[in-house]
Amino acid sequence: MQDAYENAPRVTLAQVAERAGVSLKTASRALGGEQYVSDETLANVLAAATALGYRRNAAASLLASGHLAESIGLIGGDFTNPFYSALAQSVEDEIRDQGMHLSVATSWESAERERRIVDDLASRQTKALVVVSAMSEHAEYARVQARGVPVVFVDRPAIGLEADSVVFDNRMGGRLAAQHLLDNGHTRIAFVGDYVWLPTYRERLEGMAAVLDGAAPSWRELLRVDAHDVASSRELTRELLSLAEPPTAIVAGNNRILLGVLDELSGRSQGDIPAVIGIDEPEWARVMGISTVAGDVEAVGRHAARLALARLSDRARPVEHVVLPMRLVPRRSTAKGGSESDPLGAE
Amino acid sequence: MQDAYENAPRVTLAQVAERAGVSLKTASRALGGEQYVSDETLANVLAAATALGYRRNAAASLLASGHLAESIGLIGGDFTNPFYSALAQSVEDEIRDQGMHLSVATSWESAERERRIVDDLASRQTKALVVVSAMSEHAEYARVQARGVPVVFVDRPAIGLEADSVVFDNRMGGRLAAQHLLDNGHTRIAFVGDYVWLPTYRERLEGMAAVLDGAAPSWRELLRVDAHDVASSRELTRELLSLAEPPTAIVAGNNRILLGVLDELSGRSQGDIPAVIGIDEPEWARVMGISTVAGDVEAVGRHAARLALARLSDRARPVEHVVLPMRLVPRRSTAKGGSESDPLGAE
DNA sequence: ATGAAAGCGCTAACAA
DNA sequence: TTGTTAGCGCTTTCAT
Repeated sequence: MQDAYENAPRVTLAQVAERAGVSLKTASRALGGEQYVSDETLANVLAAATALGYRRNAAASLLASGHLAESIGLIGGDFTNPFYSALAQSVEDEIRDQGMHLSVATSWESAERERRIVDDLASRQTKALVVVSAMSEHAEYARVQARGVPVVFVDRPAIGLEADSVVFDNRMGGRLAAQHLLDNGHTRIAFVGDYVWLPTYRERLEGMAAVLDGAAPSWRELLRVDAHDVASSRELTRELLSLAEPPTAIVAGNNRILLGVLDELSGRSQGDIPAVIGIDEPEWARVMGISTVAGDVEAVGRHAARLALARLSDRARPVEHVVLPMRLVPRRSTAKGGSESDPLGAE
Repeated sequence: MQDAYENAPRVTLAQVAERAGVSLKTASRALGGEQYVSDETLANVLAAATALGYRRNAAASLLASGHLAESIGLIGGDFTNPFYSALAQSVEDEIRDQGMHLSVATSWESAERERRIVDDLASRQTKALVVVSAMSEHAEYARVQARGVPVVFVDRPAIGLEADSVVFDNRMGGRLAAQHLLDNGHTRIAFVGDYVWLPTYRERLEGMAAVLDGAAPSWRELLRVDAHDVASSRELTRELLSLAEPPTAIVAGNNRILLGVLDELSGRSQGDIPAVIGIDEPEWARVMGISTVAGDVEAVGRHAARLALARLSDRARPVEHVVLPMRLVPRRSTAKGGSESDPLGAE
């Protein structure tokens, strides 16, 4: 029935108070769970509110109290990427019990969009921000902080700004991946990497360099970058495989890239398939037998939420930089034995 | 520096007005993009606002105008599930250009949690709701509608309530999956299904029944339900495979279940591996060569967002029920040839 | 094109 | 324990 949407009268506190036969403020106290309300009036007010279908107007409440909204904003690249969705879910889990909401917004890795989103969230009195930033410099976030809104940088550190952060030890990640391949006898090792401006990319690269520059110097020729989606990664992989001397192993810089690599590999015959290791641990890696190097994404979300909440209750606490380890999960895709290791089961 | 968080003076419209040398209302008009502001004053006000770092206080604005917040709420089960995250992303894409925000909340398939979330979102003046409901009955949503807040039911229809909805043709999905297996010569077909109270489960079951009750009646004995996560699905799969006469094909009711099935299968040797088809199309299905029956999740999100926005601008429009088709994507996992079809490439 | 006054619904201080 | 009085920062009339 269309008229379900006829605008209903909004019930206000005043009406609840009147019906309960108390003053506005008393009703406010009762509904706000404040002290100093007799059990009887409390019951009366609650009954009146229920009867009338009253819901507090958060806008009025915020305005009057000067508080910020009970919501925190998460800015990420693209929630279709399991890394971001896992992050979102873990942050949400952590804050909802505190009565807080999660607003998500996608920057699509654009600094401009990120800027607009931050502005927008700030105007909505968002209480804290958790951001996977697409900016290369973060001094402008100082204005947000100055307004009393904690900003926690996640996955990528804050540049030019003192702020709490939670990141992985990406150098360690690069080292682990490289060493694992070396240990399995590979010397022609390719790296299909993300946008070169990403700190995560750079650090992973450094980690690999530390291990490979001496032991498998050809890796530098086999470096391919700026893959940020499945298609571009696939393209780069194809190119690598068509080389006169193709790599015997490929490191995929993140889960999107890994998918692209595997996608390209899935069309190939057994003998040509190189070993593969991914950085990130998408849910399908285990089932597909893909070796990975990854950290605990949920822990990142948890830490980020906690840091934000902690600063909310103590703005003077020292800035905290959490660095989480990455670890190697070896699986079939890098198992010894050359062409027998078939990451995809292609027929 | 800790004192970055010293509370900064919140800049108000009044200050901007004063600095620009105009009245409060003029400043409001300029910043609000209203008519009747001379180019000169407009420029002045804008300059003053920028200089002061002014940001409109959304709470005050909403209160004064009586408008609802420019945000829509999405309630889903768990954003770690690619179905929900894809949905969230497509809704966000669709509304952000309209200047709207997405608030996400997870019900974890609990009606009680869902109820609380709806209440909470309503009190925050959320403008519209898109919900994958965990309730079996939706009459109580009438109150939300009565307040002028459109509710769009997604993936699962509204029961006992007139409301816009976007769902897949799940009967079709069930039929397609069953028929495909039949066409490939299977007669012992198992179905590992979701919670039995889910409309999607029931409809898919009906679709399968329509095809299999005559042609492969044993499927009823091979029906396993209440798998909602990877672990339970895995457990049920193990049980099916240990049967004296195990199924030669398995239909996985959704992407979590599919992952569980594959997980269990990945430990098995070639000969024992049944054909597998999943309902849903997670990103990894193509690469893994898993046949699926699925609809376009992004389209669901887009439609949902549009229906919500459409009702916002015309509350009297007739209720719309969008039913999107599902289609079969045959891949290796159901290819003919018995044990040769190895969905996992297990060694 | 601009301004003055009123008030959105609520909470904060104070008083009783 | 309860009520009264002021606003919160903005947008609305309605003037000018």
